Amino acid sequence: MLKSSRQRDAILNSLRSRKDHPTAEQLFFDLKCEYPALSLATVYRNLKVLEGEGKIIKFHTDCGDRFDADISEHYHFICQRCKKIIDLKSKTGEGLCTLFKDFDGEIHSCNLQLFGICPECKNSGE
Amino acid sequence: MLKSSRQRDAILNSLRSRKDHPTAEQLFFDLKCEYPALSLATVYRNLKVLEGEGKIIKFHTDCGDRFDADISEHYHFICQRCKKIIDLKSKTGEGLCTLFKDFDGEIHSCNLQLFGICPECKNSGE
DNA sequence: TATAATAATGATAACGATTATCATTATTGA
DNA sequence: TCAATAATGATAATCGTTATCATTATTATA
Repeated sequence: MLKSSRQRDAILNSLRSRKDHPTAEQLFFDLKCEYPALSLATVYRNLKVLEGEGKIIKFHTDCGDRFDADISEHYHFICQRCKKIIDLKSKTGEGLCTLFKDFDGEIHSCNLQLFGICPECKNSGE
Repeated sequence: MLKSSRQRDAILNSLRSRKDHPTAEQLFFDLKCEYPALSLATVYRNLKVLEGEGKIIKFHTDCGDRFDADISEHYHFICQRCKKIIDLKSKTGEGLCTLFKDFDGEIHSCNLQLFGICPECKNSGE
């Protein structure tokens, strides 16, 4: 049974207020200001709980695990130069899962990452 | 400058001969039989070199980093029950990158993972 | 309320995957 | 043949994440 917790609420709210896709540690340092007693373990624990509840999404990158409070189907462009992550949606509106109708298993969710050079890096530098 | 190495060749050949998507450690144990002196560090090092050369692909999962010698665009279904990874190709033949033509950056590659229950697990058990 | 049950916390130790270090060996080009 | 240097094996170090555990907070019940 799940009890309410001030820390868990704060973690979810912080994640919802951000446009980036922070690591657990980044969230931790952000929340440290408002909750000086907060422990990094509490952040990891609650991110796992929130993921289990389906309120947030986790995905793996070269720079550790990232968390996202946007649970609608969208995709992540990761700039190979500056490591920035940009949200993308497909124009078709159709979910990607529908591309694999002939697959004989059940597809519940997907995670698409696109790699390349972001607009900023493309223009600045070279 | 890159010098030839018996170990690197063996690692690439082993990966090419496999249909699964092994971790570095799994490759290491496989190769240990033929190369008893092989070091795990050598496996990690060469996997990185091979990835840099574009000869193999690496992707992150909940069960560690996986390696794949198939560098054609394809996608990975990961069974949430048995953790098996199944290769999928989209029916359209079009690469996924083309879905984001309007994006103002450069997209070089992509990594799509699909999660759910594989055919075997779906039928057996329940 | 007061209280009992138990989920959540903070601190920190432990863990596992990956990377760095370094002396030695293998490959290459002159 | 030899000098330059890339690659190796062994192992220490690192880093992200998880487990442990005594304490605190939340909830349900009397």
